[in-house]
Parts: sequence; C-alpha cells; structure tokens
Amino acid sequence: MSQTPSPGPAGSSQLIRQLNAQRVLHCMWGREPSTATELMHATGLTRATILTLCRDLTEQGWLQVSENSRQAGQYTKGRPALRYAFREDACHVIGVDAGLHQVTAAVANLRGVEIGCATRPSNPQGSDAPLQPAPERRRTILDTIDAALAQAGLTHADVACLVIAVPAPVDCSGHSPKGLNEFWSLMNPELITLGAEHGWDCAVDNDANLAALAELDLASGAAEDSFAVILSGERLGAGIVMDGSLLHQSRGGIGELGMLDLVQGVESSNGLGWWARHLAREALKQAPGHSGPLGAATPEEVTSEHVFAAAEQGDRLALEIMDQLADRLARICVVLAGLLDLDRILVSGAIAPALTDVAARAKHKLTQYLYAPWLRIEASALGADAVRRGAIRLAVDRIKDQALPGGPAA
Amino acid sequence: MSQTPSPGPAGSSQLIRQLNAQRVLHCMWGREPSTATELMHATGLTRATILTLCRDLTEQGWLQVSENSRQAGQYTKGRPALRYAFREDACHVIGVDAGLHQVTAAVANLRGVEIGCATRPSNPQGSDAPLQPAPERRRTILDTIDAALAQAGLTHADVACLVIAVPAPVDCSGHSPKGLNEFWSLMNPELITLGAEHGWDCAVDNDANLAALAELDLASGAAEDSFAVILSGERLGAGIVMDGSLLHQSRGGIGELGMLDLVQGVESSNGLGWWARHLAREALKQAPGHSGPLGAATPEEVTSEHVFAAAEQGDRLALEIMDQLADRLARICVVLAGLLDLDRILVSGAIAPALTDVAARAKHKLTQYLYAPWLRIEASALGADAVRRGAIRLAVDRIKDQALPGGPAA
DNA sequence: CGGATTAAATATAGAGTCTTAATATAAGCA
DNA sequence: TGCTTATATTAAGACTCTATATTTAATCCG
Repeated sequence: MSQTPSPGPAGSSQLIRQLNAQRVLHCMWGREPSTATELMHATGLTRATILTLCRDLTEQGWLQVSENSRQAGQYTKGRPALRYAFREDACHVIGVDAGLHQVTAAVANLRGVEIGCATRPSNPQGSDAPLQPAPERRRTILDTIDAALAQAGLTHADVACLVIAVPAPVDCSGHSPKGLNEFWSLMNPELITLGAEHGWDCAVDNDANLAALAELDLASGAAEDSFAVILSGERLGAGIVMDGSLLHQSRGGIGELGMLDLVQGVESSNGLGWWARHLAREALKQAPGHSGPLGAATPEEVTSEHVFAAAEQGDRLALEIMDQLADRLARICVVLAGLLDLDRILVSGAIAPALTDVAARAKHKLTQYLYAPWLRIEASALGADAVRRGAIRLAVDRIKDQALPGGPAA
Repeated sequence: MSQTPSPGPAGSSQLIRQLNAQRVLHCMWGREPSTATELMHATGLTRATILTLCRDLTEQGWLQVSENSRQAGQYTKGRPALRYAFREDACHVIGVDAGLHQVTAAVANLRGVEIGCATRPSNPQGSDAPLQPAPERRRTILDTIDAALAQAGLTHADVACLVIAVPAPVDCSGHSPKGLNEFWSLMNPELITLGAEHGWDCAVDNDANLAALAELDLASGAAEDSFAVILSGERLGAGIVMDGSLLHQSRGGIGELGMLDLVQGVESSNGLGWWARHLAREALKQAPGHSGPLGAATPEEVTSEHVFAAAEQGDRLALEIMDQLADRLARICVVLAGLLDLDRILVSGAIAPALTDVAARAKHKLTQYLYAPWLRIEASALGADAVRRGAIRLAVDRIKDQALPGGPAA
C-alpha cells in the first residue's frame, strides 16, 4: 500500500474557473480595453484571479495585451496597468438575409461590424418564372457568401458561424414545415446543412425573428423591455421579444400573422407594401384623371414606392392611402400589444423609412381601441438592413455563448 | 513576516457547494426517499460529496433519514444504504384564490398537498351593493387564511409563503394599476403587504396566470410545451406558458383580452359564462313559450348553469347556444394559437367541467380558420380549483428557489 | 541623477471544494 | 465463523479562489 496518489481532473472545481473565464470575457466582449482593476470592480474577483484568467484568455486567442497602458488610464502615478483588449478579429461570422427576391450576405467580426457584403438576385421581382429550385437557391447563397468573403479578404477557415434568415417559419433545429407550403420549402431548402460543408456552426431562423434580434441589439441595456418587430413588405410577419429575450418555441411558428384574417379592418396578412400598391391601383381606376403626382403612374405599373413618394409631395389620394395603412397598422398593434402588453412596436423592412408618419398616425389611432399610453409605435431605423444585422447578431451570440471550450479556433 | 494566516471565507468556493446542495434538494423535492447511489446517478457527484450534502440538508431540516433502508432497495446483499427522505412538512404555504364573489384559502405542504381549506363570501353574487371597500376585503382574506390554518391545525409560525390570486392585472412587484380601473384596485388593495404582518414571503398575481401555472404542474415532464389557459366566467382572461415557463413582464398585462373587441365574431372580452346567460335571455325573449328544459326559467332568472344543464338534456335552444359559444371560443383560439403557435389551449375556471363538448366543437370549427393539427383544445380538469392550485404551486416554487440560505425556518 | 511615492504585478500561504482510492462497516449466505 | 457484497467513512491529491506580503515599473521632486 502506498503511492498511487492519483491524477485526474479534480472534478467540478474547474467548472467555477470556466464560469469566471466566461464572465470576464463577456465583460470585455466588444468593449474598450480594460485593466485588471476595472475587471475587479465589474466581476468582484481578486486581482490575482483576474490576471490569471486574462493570461489564459490571451493564450486561447480571445484577448490581446494592448500597449497604450497609460494613455487611457485616468491616473498618472504608479506602475502602469496591463491593458487587455477584446480581439474582435479572433474569428468571424456570416449573416445572410436570404429573401424572396434577393440574397445578401455579410461577413462581420465579433463586434458585429461588417467587413464585407455582397448581394445576388434570386427569383427576380416582377418575373413570372417559377421559383428557383432548391439546388439553385443553395448555390446562389453559397456564391453570395463567397463574394462577401472575397470582399472582406478572408477565407472559409476564418469563419466560425453562419446564420441564415429566410421568409418562412423555422423550427428549433433549422427546418421549415415540409409538404405544407411549397413556398416555405423553396425558401429554406434544408439550408441548415450549408454550414457543415465548411465545418461552421450554423443556424437558420425566420426573418422577422432576426429583425427583432437586431432591434434588441440597438436597445442594449434595456433588458426589461418587450416589443414586437413587424416585417411589412408583401406579407406580414412578426418577431416578438419579451423581457429582453426572443420568444421562440420548438415549431418556430410564433409571429405568424395568419390570424389577422379574423381582425376587423385588417382581414388579411398582406403587408403594408402590398396594401399600398393595391389601394393605389383601386384608387387610380376609380379616378382615372387624377392630377396629383400619383397620377403619373398607370394602375398597372403603380408600386408602393410611388405611393410613398406622392404622399411626400402632398398628393391627396396618396395621403388617403397612408391614412388607411395607419388604420390597418393600428389594429395590428392593438392585437399584439393588447395581448402581450408590449412596450413598443417597430415597423421594419425595406419600406420602413417611408412609414415614419404612418407609425405616428397609427399610434394616434390606436388610442380609440386600447389604453396603453406607454406604447411606442415607430419605424425601425434599420430598414432593409434589419434582417441581415439580426443574423449577424445571432451568429455573434452563438460564438459568445459557446465561447470558452478551447478558444476561437472554430 | 510570519503567521498571520488569515481567516475569512475563501470566496466563491462556497458557491459551488450551494449550487450542489440546491441540486440535490431539487432532485429529492416531492419525490420518494433516495439513497446516495441514486443521487450519484442523478447528479453526477461522488458518494462522499452526496453524503456530506445530505447530512447538511438534514441538519438544516430539509431532509430526514428514512428507516426502511432495505425494503425499497432492489438489492438484498451488502450493507444497507442510508435513505434520505424529503421533509414535505419542513414548512407550509398558503394559496389564496381571492375572486370577485368568494375567497378561498388553502394551506399546503411542500409537496403542494392541501391540508386545510376554507371559503368565505365576498361581494355576494346577485347583490347590487357596491363592492367591498379595501379594509373589509383585506379582513375577509385574513379571516379565510386563519380558518384554513385552523383546519390544518397549524399556526402562523408554520407558514413560509403566501400567494394570492386576484382578478386583475398585477405587476412584477405585486401591485395592480391604480386610478385606472376602480375594480382592479378593489380586487387587489395592496394585498402584497398582507404577508409582512406575519413575516411571510408574499406574492400576488393574476388569476389566469396562476391557473396556467397549475396546468403546468399537471403537465410536469413536458418542459417543451406551450399553452394558454383561458379563464372564462364573466370576463375573459388568459395565462400563457411558453416552453414550460409562464410569460410575465413588468407591467403584468399579458393575457388581458380587451383586444378581442376587434376580432370578428367575438367583439368583446365577456366570458363564456356571461355569453351563455346573455344568449339564453335573448332566446327566451324571442321564444316565450319554449317547451324544452330551458323554458323552465324566465329570461330574468336564467343563468349559465341552466343553459349547460338544459344542453345536457338535449334542449334545442341550449344546444344552439353551446354552438355559438364554441364558435366564439374557436375564434379566440385562432388568435392565441395562431400568433403564439401553441400546443394546446385549456379552458378553465368554475364552468370548465360543463365545457368539454364546447371545447371539442371549437377544435373542429377552428380548422376552417387555422391549420394547426397539433393543437388541442380542452376543458381543464381542475375547474374551480385551478386558480388556488396555481397559487400553491407558485408558493412552493418560491420556497424551492430560495431554499438554501439557512433552512426552511421561514 | 537618485530617492520617495504610487499603483500594479507577482509570489506565497490558507481555506474550501470536489475526486479518488483505501479502509471500515453492516448486512446476507454458506 | 468466514466469505461476499454494497455501502459508509476517511485520508490524500488537485484545483480554485482569497488575502497578504513582496517585487516591479513608472512618475515626481529635490
């Protein structure tokens, strides 16, 4: 009997190390360089511990020592502190907005800053051709990704995570309902498998959900707020954030707005863009010789852009249409905010910039249906970028959450 | 230089101990007695650790050693294992359903089993008197609690937590909106302060939310499911569970159904009980000499119970009313399930037992508005007990979550 | 230019936790 | 009584964090 002292990991002692490392990394994620003293205040840990953790994180590639030790520091006396900086280029992510008509891919660093972006058409607007078959759509997406990578000057090996947004419901494992709706299958032809080809972590999600994540990113700090983001182009879709986290369950059908068929004054889940065009067409048919700016277009060629532009110029017909859009929006907001007691509702998507007034008017109209003085209704500042930015945000979050096990090397 | 070795807690090492103790306790909460070996498998910890933790928990009063060491164990050879049992009587909780017309209080042990229950009238039904003022309502509630305690043979000191359910929205700190709606203020006259009088932990929440918690309790195991519970007596209210956790945000207005005013075929947030009475009254006025069982009541005295009973006996008018209720319910379900992609919707409250058929018929009618074959619509088996059971569940959960710091001694 | 001052980094000891392995204990069984 | 079996107890090892003392790297000032 004697010395088999025994090796082996001493159990869950390391767990606490992992947790603290993650805590330190999260404190520094995307922020300015920090000194140990700052991190001590932020985490409550001791200097010795902090410095050990920072050394480890530096070895793993998450941090680097930053040289400007004294400049940024407030003090001028004493030994200058080491400053560790978050390495925003430790690895990169790709966010893709795979819309119906076009695909946009962006390469971003861990701060979420885009350093490469590319767009490719897909099912060109106005064309009557059948939708792109699955293999072609997959190829379009991969091409767009490669173009974005090329612009960023990076290779496949530099990427750690890929997130793709599609206009379809997506379940928690990245698939869309099969056999039910051909459109959904063609929008999301098993895109979840695209990541595996290069060994990337990969996620697919609904476009409205990701737009909501993008807004959450902007509102950082207000972890308590609850809001919905409405994507409002051709078809309506919504993403819902409650208490600072995105609602999502296994089937992924949250925010599908088919039930609006039953709401008075809405009666369909067509988007505000669709309604603008539709109402303009009807109005022009009824008043063929309309003299305002909107009259420049024929009923057949008129688009939502025409309506918004004409309304800017004070066209009476266009303003009437805007008012109807506001009423529709108000009713939609009543349903969402009434049921879920939201703090705000954001209208997003490509046409959002044109809807600032509509949102304000909807807020006004809403008071006749619902008492909710705290509710804000606004057009998103992100507009057409929202979905892509949300995809990037999710990708960065995934890296952040899985961070520790082994460093950023994919 | 020398021996000032230093005392002081060695920082966050104890944290891991806390976490493990909590883990072990949660493994045993409400379950059959366990041996160390079983807990080792459940938690992944070592025998030595488990036994230390169990000894500590026993000292604190959460566990006790159970004597039947060998009986329950599958094995017959070897040294018999120690068996530790969860002490369901370590402390007790009180759940109160403070409804409009009556107040029910129940005393329960940590397993949630009721060992005392009492009911008192409050704002008696049918009376035209103004609502009870705040002090009187508070006294009624305290009286009911004392009666329940007396029945259980316990004193104030045996209680650790009090949860009160009220028919009003309740924010995260237990208050209801002030000045907005006199009814809400009278239903929840700062009831959150009632706990402080005896030093109990205390929470107040909306009745529909708590009914949802009660259903969640029944469905234990299915942590993935999402559902809504609709309380459907006089006024509608809903509690929503997503992915196994109750939705709740700071203002507490989730599940308020005022927005149903805008839904076609619903047009109000009156409950199914209200509608049954209202439709019966109208029908009897239109057909004064109605020969079926429903005709036994005059239009003035008819109640929803009359309608349900008459429908049981095949009364034609009553059946038509039931069909209209089903249509209403179907439309409500479309809105809730369509927006939130729920797995099931439960109709609860005192009249739930009479609504089994209505729920089934609503499920059938719903298919014309919404594709959701996975959706179940059912009448809750808990009926009038749902709210009170949810209050108990929340109280037990609060104890469970705050458990460790110092033992069950309040 | 060298010492005083200052604030941070490093080194060392201490306390706490878990695991591992060895040892002791309490039964049944032959 | 002794063997087998399964558990409880104990002691040693590894790892973590904290707390204190010591060293280091700068500035300031005479």
